[in-house]
Amino acid sequence: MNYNELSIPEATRLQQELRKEVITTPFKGKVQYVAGADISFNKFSTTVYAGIVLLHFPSLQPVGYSLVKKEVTFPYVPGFLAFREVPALLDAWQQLPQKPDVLVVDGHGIAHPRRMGIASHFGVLANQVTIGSAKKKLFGLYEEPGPAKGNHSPLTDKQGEVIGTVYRSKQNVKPIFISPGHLIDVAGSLDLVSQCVQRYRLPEPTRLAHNAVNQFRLGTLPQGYTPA
DNA sequence: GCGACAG
DNA sequence: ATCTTGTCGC
Repeated sequence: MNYNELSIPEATRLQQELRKEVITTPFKGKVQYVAGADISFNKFSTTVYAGIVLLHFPSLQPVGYSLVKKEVTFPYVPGFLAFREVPALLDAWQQLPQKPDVLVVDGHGIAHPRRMGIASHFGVLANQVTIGSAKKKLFGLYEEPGPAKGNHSPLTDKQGEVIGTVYRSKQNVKPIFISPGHLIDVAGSLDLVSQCVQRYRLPEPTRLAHNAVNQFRLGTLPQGYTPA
């Protein structure tokens, strides 16, 4: 199905169907590889540059980059980010020679009005363990976490159900929002992402993915899969 | 009607 | 998201 032709009401219907498929149970298993996914584009352009960076875990050393270019006309509408970015990310995913145990997506998972943020949407379509890591809140209520690195507080919906974690990844920086995408729970998502934070506010997977797609857009990295 | 609003 | 210089604080 072509997302570019969908109306917002139709996209909402699809999210309501897909949310039935989301699973948030504890992730059991060893993590040997993690990956980060992100998109870059020039303002006012319909060309998007998608990328997935594969990293060894827990060393967090990059193993390779999958980069693809795609045309997208679906607009950015808060709550519907997946319809703009998932198609290109699936192309990059298909091109990845080796899949990670867990994929960290730049955006939210179930911390979404219909529990279907981009990380959950991608996870269901690719049948892959995913976690959403966002820089700003989209949905939910929370108390500001303490100022020290590692301080965190629950992100809940209006019924008090926990849908994610607001996490202070570094001292004196704005917190990040971590939520399960698919096949993992809130606690497991926080545990994995916190182990992916090194020197910067953002976890290495999405930070490196962001750098890669930017370099790709600017012509510094070639399209395709490139071993690190 | 008003405020909120991932990338 | 992207553009973009200087500036404040650890």
